[in-house]
Amino acid sequence: MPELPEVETVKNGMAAVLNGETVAAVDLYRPDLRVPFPENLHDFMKGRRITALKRRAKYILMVLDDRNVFILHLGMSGRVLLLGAGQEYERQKHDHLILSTDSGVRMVYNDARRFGMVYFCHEDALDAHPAFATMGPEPLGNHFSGEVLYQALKKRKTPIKVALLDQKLVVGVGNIYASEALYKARIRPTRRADSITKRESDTLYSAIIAVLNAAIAAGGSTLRDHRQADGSLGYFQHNFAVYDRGGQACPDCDCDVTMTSGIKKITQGSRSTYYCPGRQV
DNA sequence: AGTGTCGCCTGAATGC
DNA sequence: TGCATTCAGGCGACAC
Repeated sequence: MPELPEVETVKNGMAAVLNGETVAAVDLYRPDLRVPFPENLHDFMKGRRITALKRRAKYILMVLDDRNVFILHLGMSGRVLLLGAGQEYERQKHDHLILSTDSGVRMVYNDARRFGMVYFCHEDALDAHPAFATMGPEPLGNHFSGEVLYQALKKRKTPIKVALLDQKLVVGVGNIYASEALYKARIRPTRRADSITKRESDTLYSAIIAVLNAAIAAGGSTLRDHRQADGSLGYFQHNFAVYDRGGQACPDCDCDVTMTSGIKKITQGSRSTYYCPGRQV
């Protein structure tokens, strides 16, 4: 479900409430999500102070004062609910993990499809962890650029849209923002990755940065709204240009939809892709 | 090594 | 109303 901007938003919401808190308990309500929960999670975490919340790719990292890290991936349907001290709460269906702190704050992890993952490892071992070892660069970090993208795409024969979803190439971009970035860069998603020119790579790089940053900004405002509501940090509504808008007019076209059929939906690598045939070549 | 397919799991939306 | 089918934003295992 969530891509980089949603994960960033959830992480920021968790940081605002959990930073500096001391873990009182970690309660599990089933043995596993997609993979088994780490063994003795409660014993490892109880009494430890939370010193930082970070994000790497689509993973949330909760760093403890002994430098062990509670690692959470939201999968497709993962949601985080934050409850203030003394707040009434009845456990809901698909609530699988509840972390509570000494001051009475609780973090509820709910995941209907259980595609999420929880890992636990020392900060020094993070880079070697199987989930992180083969990861590509952060799109918003210093190790990603038009040139880096260009060099990576040169070696790929898959459609550019499929290549963007590969976390070895660049992390954090999922099915929605791949379509959105290609639309913004005016590149047709069916183009072979190795046909993308340096110039197009530069444009696509800028488009990726722009759509991710815009979504993070939208998530930030959603976060403030949610804080006042029920503390639920999950997906947020964002205005997409093409995603899930098959048959509609794209925002930058003035063409007649009855003639052009509007935004087109196709399937690539068994995932849905949306694009505007008029603007993306 | 790069590429394509499958499956994990539940719920919402759709079709009959 | 009930039942079957399809689809969903991620990721890793697997075969070629």
